[in-house]
Amino acid sequence: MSDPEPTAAAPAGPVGTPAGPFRAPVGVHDVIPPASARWEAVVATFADTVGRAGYGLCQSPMFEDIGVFARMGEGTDVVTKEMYEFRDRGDRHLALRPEGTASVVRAFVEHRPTTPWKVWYASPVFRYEKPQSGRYRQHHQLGVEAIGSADPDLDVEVMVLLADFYAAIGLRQTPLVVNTLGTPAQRTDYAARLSAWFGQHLGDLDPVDQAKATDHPLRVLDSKKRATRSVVAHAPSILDSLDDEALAHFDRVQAGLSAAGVEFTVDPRMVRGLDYYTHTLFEFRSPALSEAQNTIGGGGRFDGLVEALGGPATAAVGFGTGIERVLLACDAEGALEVAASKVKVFVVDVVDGHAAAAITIQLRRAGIGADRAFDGRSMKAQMKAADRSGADYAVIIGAEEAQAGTATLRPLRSTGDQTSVARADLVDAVRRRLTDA
RNA sequence: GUGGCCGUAGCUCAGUCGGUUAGAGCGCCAGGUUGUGGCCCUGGAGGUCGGGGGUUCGAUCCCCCUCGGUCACCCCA
Repeated sequence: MSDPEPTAAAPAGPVGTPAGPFRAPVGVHDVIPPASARWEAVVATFADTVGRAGYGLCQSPMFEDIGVFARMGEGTDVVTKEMYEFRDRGDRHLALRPEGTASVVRAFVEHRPTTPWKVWYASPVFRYEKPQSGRYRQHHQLGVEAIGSADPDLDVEVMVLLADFYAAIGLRQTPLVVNTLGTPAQRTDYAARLSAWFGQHLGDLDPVDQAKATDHPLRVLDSKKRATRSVVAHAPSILDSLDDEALAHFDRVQAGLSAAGVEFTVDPRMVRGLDYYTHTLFEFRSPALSEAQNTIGGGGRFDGLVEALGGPATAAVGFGTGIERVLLACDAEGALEVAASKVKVFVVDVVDGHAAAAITIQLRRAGIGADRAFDGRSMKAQMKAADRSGADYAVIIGAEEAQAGTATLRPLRSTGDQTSVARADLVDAVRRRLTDA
């Protein structure tokens, strides 16, 4: 920690003092206008979609005791390899949330609300991994968790909500893949059978998968290696390890999706990286994205997690969907066009700026988006700014208007003529024109 | 963490087989039009050619390292 050798791009300066301007750390990014307008729309649409289903906001902290996340499972890479962990000044061992569910479950255990507890979140998620397109060290997830019910209808509810959300923002292609892992015992049984089976075909697996075949046999199932895939195609199915009850749960889920008009495919080889899943498991993908990161949302049941975090045995189901990937999918599909600005009126004041100040305040208080120029710029510059602002109208105050107590109202997006209105009637005149259009 | 490719203006990119003051388009600012944006014309600002070291009389160009970006693997949203 006291190594005086600076290895970064600033050998001349002290450690941690870059020579040039600061840049965002590796793998993170700024969301700024105009692109941030779509971000707002995504979050607002999500809140509306799940809010109508009775889900309330759960705003839990971005960091927790590291144990909260460690309980998600030893075989979970986001916990074992990718966690942003640190010690605070009180020597508490903490970690930035690597996913959304654990924090919500911790909050459930801490507050013990009545069930079913249905909540949603919008939160940054941190994973220390090498960034690439659609994969960041800080990304953002929208999600819901419904805690306290084992009813398969609830599995259906969350899946339909996610499908409806994607539709609401304009995505057309979001194929849904579902699978089941049964109970933890059935899952363990299946893993053992799978491991034994891979053992008999070890030589046919890709070398990188041979090591995983005994430790994490489920993980081999979604290998991208060609050799492994041809082996996996004939591997035993999870469905043969399930009892009647688990099969009935899965059947009810499929029937519910069909009844809701949500198309899906069953893939008995689909697994996900989080170890806590039981029974229903699902993924929404975007065929518009490259295969390496085409999952835009996923989730499932986690009936054992509440207990693992110190609560009573409690069934639960939920999902998370990545805002960045959803927006990439929207880009690819040309979906989600939103207005870059809420400004409807731009006030041009070439006298002294007092009228601009008064009129913008008056318009905003009347609920009308209004902006103005600063620094006493020329009329040409202010008109140019008015055009760029995206406003529909310019209100112009020059010497004549100031003298006469009027304002010139000039349309910027249509061919109509500009008109003169009394200052006292300005807000009404603007409102009338905006509602007529 | 491993590997491939790429770093020239705010953005998108030319360029130099190593040679004087590094260019274009878009964007920005100003003027043409001292009361009018979007089109047009003119001018202007803006660059440690990612950073450091090396080779050379001379490096934006060649070599090494490094940082960053990007793509793939691993894994995942």
